[in-house]
Amino acid sequence: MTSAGFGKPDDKRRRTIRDVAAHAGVSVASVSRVLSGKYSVGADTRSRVLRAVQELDFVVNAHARALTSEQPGMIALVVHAVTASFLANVAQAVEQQAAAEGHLCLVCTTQGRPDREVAVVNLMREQGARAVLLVGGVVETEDYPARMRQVAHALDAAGSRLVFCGRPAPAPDLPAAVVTYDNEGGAYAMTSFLVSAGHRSILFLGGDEGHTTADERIAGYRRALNDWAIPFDPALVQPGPFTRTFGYQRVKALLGKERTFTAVFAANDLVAAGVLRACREAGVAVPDDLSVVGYDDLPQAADFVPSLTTVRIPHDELGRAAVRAALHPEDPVDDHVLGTHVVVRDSVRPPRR
Amino acid sequence: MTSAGFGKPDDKRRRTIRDVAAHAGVSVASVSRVLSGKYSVGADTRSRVLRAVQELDFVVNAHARALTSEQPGMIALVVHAVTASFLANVAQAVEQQAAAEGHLCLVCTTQGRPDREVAVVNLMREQGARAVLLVGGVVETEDYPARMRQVAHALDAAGSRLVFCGRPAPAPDLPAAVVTYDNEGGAYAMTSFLVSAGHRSILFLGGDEGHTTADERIAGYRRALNDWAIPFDPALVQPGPFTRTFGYQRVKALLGKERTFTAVFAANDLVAAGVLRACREAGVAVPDDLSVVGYDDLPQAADFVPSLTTVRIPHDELGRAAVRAALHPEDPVDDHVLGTHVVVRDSVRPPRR
DNA sequence: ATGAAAGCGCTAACAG
DNA sequence: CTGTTAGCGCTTTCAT
Repeated sequence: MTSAGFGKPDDKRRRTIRDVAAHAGVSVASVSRVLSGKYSVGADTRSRVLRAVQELDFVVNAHARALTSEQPGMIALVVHAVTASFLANVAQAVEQQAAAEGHLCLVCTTQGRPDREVAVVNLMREQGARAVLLVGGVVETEDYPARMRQVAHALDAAGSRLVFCGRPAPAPDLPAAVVTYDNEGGAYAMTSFLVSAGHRSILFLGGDEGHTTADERIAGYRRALNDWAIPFDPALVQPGPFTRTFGYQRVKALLGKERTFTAVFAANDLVAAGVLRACREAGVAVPDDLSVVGYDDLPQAADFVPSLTTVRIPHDELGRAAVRAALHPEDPVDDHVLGTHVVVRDSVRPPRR
Repeated sequence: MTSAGFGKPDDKRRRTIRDVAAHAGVSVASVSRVLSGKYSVGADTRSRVLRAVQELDFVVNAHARALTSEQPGMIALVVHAVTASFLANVAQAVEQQAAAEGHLCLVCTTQGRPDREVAVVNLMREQGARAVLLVGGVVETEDYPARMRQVAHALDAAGSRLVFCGRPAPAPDLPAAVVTYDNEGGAYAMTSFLVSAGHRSILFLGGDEGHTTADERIAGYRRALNDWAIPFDPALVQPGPFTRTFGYQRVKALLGKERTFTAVFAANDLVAAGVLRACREAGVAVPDDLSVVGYDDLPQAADFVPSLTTVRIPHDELGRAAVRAALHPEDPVDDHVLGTHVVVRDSVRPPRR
């Protein structure tokens, strides 16, 4: 390997504002003023400082700066995993909006371990993060609300903003903002869509039990059923991980027996991908023999075979809105729960009679 | 207690180590010692400090700490976009490894704008990042090597490590580490695989011109052709963006005319997805009428129809190795260029004769 | 317009 | 083992 260049005879000590001042023949105060740009400085002094900065290739020490002045601070993004397409999309939007507003973006992953979430939040307190965004649904364990209450107050006491993004507030009156999208409404719309296509027996598949996102989607599904006067069959809701594997295995098993449902509402597109594959292997034609829909509208959903009818979530808007809510708490907002809508493709057809 | 005059319950000022010391009735040094854990402290003192920390819900100021002691520092990850599946996977691995070694992970995106790359690196210098990882290929513009040389030296002077990850070093003897995977070898193996299946006319599709990754893959393709004594036809290499859309549109156009090739080697799986869709729409059966392969082995590649034969890149190993190279420069490493291999699925068949 | 100097919150000698 | 104190690099009064 090329460790060759590392041992430069150069003094590794970072240059300080003092070095610059000496080099330019001015005081440290002047250098600071030039660098911050918000004070009037003589033209001569300014140019000498600038030249010295150039020649010494100086950059300020962000830590020292943070210690004295009110700093921009970073935006911390806490997600389950960056590899989850939905989260990556939100992260992308957050990152862009944060950059646009002059903030750095720290991404932390929890791997779904709840304890990591509070550990990460404490880390952010240490860093003096300007805001912490908790993105994506969670499994609401018993102690979750209490833990969040504590976290919210700790952050608030440190002058940081907490934002729940794509996740409901665990309790009312928390010092935190909430920016979500209409999970329940999207599921309602999708279920209605299936019903109007003639389906009466719809399997809802996937979504961890107690997971906020899953719960909301199931709630929408049930409300639609209710509104259409279709009796709810508990056996038709089969919770499970939000994974391709779960969708595949569960449907594979179900396809073995006598099948009662004519459509599958997968909890998300990943689950739907598994369902489609299971159908293909079992020789069940989609949508002719079985209709399948998903939720999220991942980029690849359009490429599924058949292309997937699913619910679109406005990732970009979500990410941007979350950053704005974090940075401009006082701003009036049009809507804190963003709309979702059904994207119709080729995976639904009226059931065979 | 502190701030007698300002006893407001909602005093937003962050608590300091001094508050803790006062509350515990010990000196600030003792508090610092207990917190850092690396000094011997009396049991009584320790417990009093710990209790005070609890009661005050205190967390240290990471900036102040960074100013005095040799700190862990963060690992900065610079990528084109987090939404690119390959980059997200590497980011995931980096994040995990960094966390395991006690480092925070900052993710910055460049949106492919080269100027953003150097801006971001300067930001990292200000933050005193422990390491900066430049992940993924780039289009090597004319001034790219010079810019990287400057960046590398600036980072080196600040005591940070620069790591090129999944990208070759722009010049030799740079104070930076390189951790890559065998792009050329993977393409060679894949091309050989197609040739042994009987293909003699293979279209290489996609990959921006001048992009390091694309160049390496094309090099492997050409070397294989050469080794099999198959004349190289320049018309059979069609560069373009690494996108689904490009694969789709280009193949759509090509399928209109008389077709000479019997197989398509897509520059990556995204391009392959576009190719498959174009084929489906044009009624060209894959793999019966045309073989299609990709590169990357995205999670969804197994779900393509037909499932895609592609080249697997060891994302996880790549991310972990990059972090290790950054954090332990002196460690001996088995290999700085990780192996790739062909994953055989259902999208290749001997050409019709 | 510029310089001197007092901290920001913390750690690390250095005494005791 | 514990307390005192001198900075880390920078910003910001306060003088000049």
